Amino acid sequence: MPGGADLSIGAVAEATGVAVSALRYYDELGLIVPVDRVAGQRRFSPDVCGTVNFIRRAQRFGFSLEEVGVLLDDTERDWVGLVAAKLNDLRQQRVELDSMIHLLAEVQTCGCEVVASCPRIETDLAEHPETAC
Amino acid sequence: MPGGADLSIGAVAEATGVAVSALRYYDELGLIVPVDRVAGQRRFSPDVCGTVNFIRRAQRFGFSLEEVGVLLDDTERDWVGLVAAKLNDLRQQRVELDSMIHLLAEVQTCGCEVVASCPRIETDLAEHPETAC
DNA sequence: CCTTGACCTCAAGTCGACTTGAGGTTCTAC
DNA sequence: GTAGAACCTCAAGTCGACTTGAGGTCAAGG
Repeated sequence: MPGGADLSIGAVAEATGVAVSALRYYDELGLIVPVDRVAGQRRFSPDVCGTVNFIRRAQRFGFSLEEVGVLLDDTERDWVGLVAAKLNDLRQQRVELDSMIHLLAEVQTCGCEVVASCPRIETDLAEHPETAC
Repeated sequence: MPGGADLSIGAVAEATGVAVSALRYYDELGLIVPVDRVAGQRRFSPDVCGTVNFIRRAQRFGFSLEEVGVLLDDTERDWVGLVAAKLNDLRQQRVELDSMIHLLAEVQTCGCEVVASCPRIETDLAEHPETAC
């Protein structure tokens, strides 16, 4: 057990690419926890970098910081449900995203002057009747 | 030319499922334009439903309302560039989304007690060295 | 005539995730 | 011993996309 290799908040910021102010904010939310304070200054275990990276990833997954809190809480038994729900979300998002990419790719080459009146978009709308007027 | 079939803001709201307050906000931004005012009240062409639906779609594409404004501006020659840029974004997003779905699906079945220490996530991190500590 | 409901404007509030600023302490190097 | 960097707290500001609230107008129905 090394003992003396703890990181200042600045070191964590540099290692992870996350701003110091953001790290303090995560601390405030309890997402990361300093192992110690030296003259008032936070000292983090190097492990915290993993946690920070996890937070960033999870955000990109579409989790809010509050949800990340649940994921990180080892007394929380229901993270599996949260993951399952989020997975459904993501799959749904993917379907939408695909259709949008498809649509935009067509729009790009359709030669219309004004996007809003592009027949490809009309067509697409027609395929999604829930959005019809 | 029918002439008298214009819609009140409430009718547009009902037809599109978008809140009245949001429609007024779109008007304020110039994204939708009433064809008339009757005793101060907005009257919209039924076409506006198409525009509103387009706005919602574009938002789901990841366009901001400001960008939507560019898309809807028929004097704007550069919407093709905007679409191309956004298309790149979306494709990048899709790659990320896919890897996240993959990862979450594994996490879901890995049996770990605490997500943050799940080896699958560590593995995934290892594949993205830019995030290493 | 009077109420009800849909509409109006304008200002201010909300939410999440931070950032910025003021004012102060502490560590490091010379 | 002193300058400058890095840290601290706490309050307030920012951004986008709306929503909410106060206070008021207007047409239709009983």
